[in-house]
Order: sequence, then C-alpha cells, then structure tokens
Amino acid sequence: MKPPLIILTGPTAVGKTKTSIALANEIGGEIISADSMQVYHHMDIGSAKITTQEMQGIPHYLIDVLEPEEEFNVTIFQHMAKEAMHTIYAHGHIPIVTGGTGFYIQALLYDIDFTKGEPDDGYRKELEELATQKGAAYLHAMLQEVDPESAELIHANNVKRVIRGLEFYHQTNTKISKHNETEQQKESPYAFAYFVLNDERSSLYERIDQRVDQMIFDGLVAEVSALKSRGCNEHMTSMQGLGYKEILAYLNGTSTLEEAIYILKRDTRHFAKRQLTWFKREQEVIWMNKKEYHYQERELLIAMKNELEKRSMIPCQK
RNA sequence: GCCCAGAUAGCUCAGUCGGUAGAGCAGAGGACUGAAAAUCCUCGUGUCGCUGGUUCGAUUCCGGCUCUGGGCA
Repeated sequence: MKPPLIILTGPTAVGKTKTSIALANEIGGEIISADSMQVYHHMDIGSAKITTQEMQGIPHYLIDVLEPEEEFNVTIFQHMAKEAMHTIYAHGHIPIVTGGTGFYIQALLYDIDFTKGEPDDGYRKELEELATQKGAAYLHAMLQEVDPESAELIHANNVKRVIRGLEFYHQTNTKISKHNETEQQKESPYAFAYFVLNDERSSLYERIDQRVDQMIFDGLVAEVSALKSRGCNEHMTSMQGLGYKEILAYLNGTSTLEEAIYILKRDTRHFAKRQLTWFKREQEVIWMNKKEYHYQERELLIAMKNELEKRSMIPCQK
C-alpha cells in the first residue's frame, strides 16, 4: 500500500492558499509548501506568504525556513519535503503539497534522483565565461560533442540548460539525456491525487493585476528596501523572485516605480501561463476549474473529496 | 477662425519612389529532471480615419471633411 499524498496546485493568484486550508481542515491534513519564495524569511508581501492567522492552526512546512542569502533549489526542496512527509505520516495525517512550483512537485511526486551530477561552481563559471565570449552556439556545439541527444532537445540559446547538460557530463561522464530518460519512466511511490486549481484566463489576469497593486499598497517597496539594506542583491536566488527583482531594479534606479509595477504585472501573467503549460503536460492531473464549481468553496471541496474517496485516500462518507 | 503635424494590428510606431503592409510590446501556444517566481523556443490580414479626384490600379499623389496634438490670433 503506497502512502497517500495530495497535491493542490495551480497558477499564481488562483486561490490555492485558501482552498488548501479548507481541505486540510476537512480531511485532517498538514501542509507542505512547494514554493520557491515562501521558504524565505523577510519575504512576506512579495511572495504572498500565508499568515499565521490564515493557517488556522494547521501545521505548515517549508515556510520561513531559510534566510534570503541562502541557496534554495529542487534538491533542497525535495530533501526537506520528504522529511516533512515523514513527520506528517507519523502524526497519522495526510500531507497536502501546496504551491505553484511544478518542477518541485514533480521532483517530490516521482522521487526524481538528484544524487548524480552535482553542480560545480567553478566549471559553471568557466562555461558561462565561454558563452559570453564565444557565444551560445559554441557551448551548444560542445554539448553536441559529448551528448548529441541533449543537444538535439535543448535550444542553443537556452544557455542555462546547455550548461547543465555539460556540467552533468563533466561530473558523471554520462549523458543527462540518458538520466532524464530513465527518470521519466518512474512511477510515483505515492497514492496521490494531483489537483490543479484553475480559472478563466481573464479572471486570473485580473486577480494578478489587483494583487500586485495590493502588494504595493501593503508595503512591498519597504520590504524589498529592507532586504537591500541587509545586503541582498539581484544575484541571489531569493531576489530572482517576482516582485523582488522588479522592485530592486527600481530601488537601484534602473526603472521608475511605474515601470517596475507594469513589468511585475506582465511577468506575473507570463509566469501564470508557464505554470499552466507545465500542469497541462503532467500526467494524471485533476483539473478543478473554479467556474465549473460556481466559485463556491463548498462545491469545490465536495468535488475534491469525491476524488479522494475514489482513490480510497480518505474513508467513504456514506 | 487660421497655420503646422499626425490618423496604419489591442497599444507604440515603421513602411509602401503608386501594384492592398511589418517591427516592438501586449496576447496565444510550447519546452523544461540540482538556477524553475529561473531559462528558452514558436506564432503577425489589418475597411492602412472618411469621402471625392487623378490612374489600368491609391493605404501611398491631389482636394474636401472628421478627429487628435501643437502653434498663432
């Protein structure tokens, strides 16, 4: 019998947080955040972090566990999330993974193997240098040499991924394309339900715009300003988050506040679209379009519980 | 009231020495397996303001009109 795992995700600003609390209350769940920005302390407004009050006493994991200067990535996420799952199972509860980072969810759900091909900062720097000096095509040609399958799949302009391919080969002497192929075939070790909350595109975009205005009103500029004063800069993982890089650009004098807000809204919309593209590609996803449930939390919850019963993840109510 | 400039894709604009037009942005679709809120790829037909004229042919040249800027009274 595989252990149960509930995933509740969806594009940014769709209302995941609120629904996750309602679901957790309903079925006795505890929440693991799959969010690359909410892990950081001192980044509350821009990351739309859940407040203690909103948590309603439901235990939350992977929120406020790192300082903005610290590194975070899929592997760290996977490690921390697995630990949290153990704790939750020990409580006799069901873990609910909530958050919008599809890649993280995938890594956890299919227990992707990240033990091989550790990043090598020195080598990375070297490759980055090469890319700027000789061009993206040059790096791509290097990848073509050692791993033609990857070179085929990765566009030459996508320097980050070309570098990762080269780095993986450099570290392991094996092809990342081969690695990806085997990982792709993995079956999830969990009995899971993968909910994707969604809404009409126009409503979603409207909410995004409104939310950005609200963030500004709530003091996003002051929040980023404080981060800047403590030494945070645009090279840090944390400062690549939406809301942080744009406001930082404004504080550094690269743009006006008005431009920063325009860009932030636009890029958040783009991000939501990318998230949806990701979820569309995922197998076994249960789409929950809010419109179909008349925007009623109650209806949405009942539908989700039905799905969970179908999968025998919660006892039958009848 | 007069003079000047403009009116072309949802927006900002380019262009056609007369043969019905193209960029950026927006928007849409996609990729992603240790940076992922990152990174990257693909997608452009619209009464060329309205109306007459010249012409085989006008969005392009000429006239009038409407609207929008700016200037002069």
